[in-house]
Amino acid sequence: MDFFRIFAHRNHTLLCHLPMLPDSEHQILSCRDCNIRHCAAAVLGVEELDLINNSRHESVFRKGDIIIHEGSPTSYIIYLKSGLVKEYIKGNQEKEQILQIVRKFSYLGLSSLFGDKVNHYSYAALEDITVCYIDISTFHQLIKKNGSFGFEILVSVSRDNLNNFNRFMKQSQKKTYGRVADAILYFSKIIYESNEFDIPFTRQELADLIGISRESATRVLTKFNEDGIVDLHERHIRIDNLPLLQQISKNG
Amino acid sequence: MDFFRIFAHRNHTLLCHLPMLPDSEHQILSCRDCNIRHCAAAVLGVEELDLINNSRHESVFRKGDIIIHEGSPTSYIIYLKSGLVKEYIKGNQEKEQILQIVRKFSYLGLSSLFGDKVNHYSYAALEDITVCYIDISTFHQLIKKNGSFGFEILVSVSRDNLNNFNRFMKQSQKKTYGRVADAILYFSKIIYESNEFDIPFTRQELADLIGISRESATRVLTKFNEDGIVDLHERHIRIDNLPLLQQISKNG
DNA sequence: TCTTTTTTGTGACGGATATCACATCCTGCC
DNA sequence: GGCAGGATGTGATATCCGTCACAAAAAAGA
Repeated sequence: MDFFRIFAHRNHTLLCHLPMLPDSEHQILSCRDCNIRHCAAAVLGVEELDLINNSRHESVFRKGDIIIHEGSPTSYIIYLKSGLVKEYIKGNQEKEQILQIVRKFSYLGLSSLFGDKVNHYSYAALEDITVCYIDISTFHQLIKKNGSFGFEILVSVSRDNLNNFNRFMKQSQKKTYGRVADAILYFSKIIYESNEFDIPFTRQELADLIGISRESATRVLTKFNEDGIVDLHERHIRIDNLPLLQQISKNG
Repeated sequence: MDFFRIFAHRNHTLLCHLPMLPDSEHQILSCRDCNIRHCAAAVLGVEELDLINNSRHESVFRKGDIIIHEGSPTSYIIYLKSGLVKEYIKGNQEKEQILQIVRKFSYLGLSSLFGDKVNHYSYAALEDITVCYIDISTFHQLIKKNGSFGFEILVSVSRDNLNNFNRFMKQSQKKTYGRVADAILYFSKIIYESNEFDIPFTRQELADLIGISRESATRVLTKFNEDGIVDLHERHIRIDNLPLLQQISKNG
């Protein structure tokens, strides 16, 4: 399954952070005490964590809110503490292209950060989320000061890019059925790690993720439902025939 | 021109390195004396350069040679001292997908380097080239030891990724005419920085770069030639109507 | 120089899919 | 509750473009 030759993201393992606190309103007092840090932060000392702490502030977004707008200057790095976010671009009035869904415990905009001083992608909340703003100069400073931290960020950026690029490339040589299969498997394997979930997207957004038209997406989903490959009601989906779905994904 | 919102690559400016020596056979004695270093190397001290020097060796490839094969373990970083290289993948026996053309003064395989221990892309020489092998552990060591070097590498990787991803994305929402126009402009603006050049590709490779069939590529090129947009003979091409070509690129 | 292989151009054809059009359904909102 | 706007499903249609087939040209060997 070439499509899912995904590299484990260390920040998505339990080795890297403790489980979420039950109280999501919980405002931590200091980065020192934060137990949902990014895995790269493991190499930071207490003074360095304090440095981040002094330049950060927390914030909350509601479902549908735009967190970063493409073209805006990058003055902050945003760390996603909880919730799902979509990363996307739209070239002037053209159709929207969704790059990926970002899960909690990731930085937003890292890939744009070192290119120039502008955000190249937009980010919107798919559900209510909490984030941490970190001053960009502090971030730069840390990377230059602590080589190991830079190395970890480099690993993170590289994997992210490789995964996205890989997905995109595979996609581009597939037809609609294969693409829709990919999308379902993407949600199942990468995002929710479950056979049954609610798609956090409209049909249009789903189509934008895999680069097909809304109508085609609908048609293929209906077909998958009729054929018993998935059980689909509105946005709720359950995979009933995983092997077949994987084969469709593979064969295009 | 969204397609060409490319970030200047510092290692491609004269500020960053001196012009090539006239004698391309010239074997330098030490990294210290190398005047075609990657721009990131500017932040390295003499001991650090010596560290690289002790683990490196130079080599030459002939046109058509494969430099790195996808799937091979990454034990070296390869620095391209002169010549052009194509970066590509082919999923088993499927059609080849060319990611980009790499110019001299770039590292090969950087983006794969931090993901895992395998090369994800293949590299083949488009002309006779010279390279420098650098031991990967030395490279890792340097990044961790010298934060500024890591930062520069991070910048380099980020820009490269952003450019490729951007190009790829724009492409995916264009039709054949727009794609061929993109390819011509890519060679003209990015690779050769000239209105007139020899395409270092077969028609098939050109098609693989922009994700269309060979026949379509041929047909579009012929059409461009007939319409006086370009002057084309075999692999030699001269752009005669740049504005129109840009418009075709933009409108898809 | 001759042979073999690779590269290139061109026509005909069919299929996949985007687009248009419209009917339902759902959701928030006054 | 009723209305407006968005989201969804479905059919009909047009078209872009990949595939096949073959000839010609160029390149590579021998």
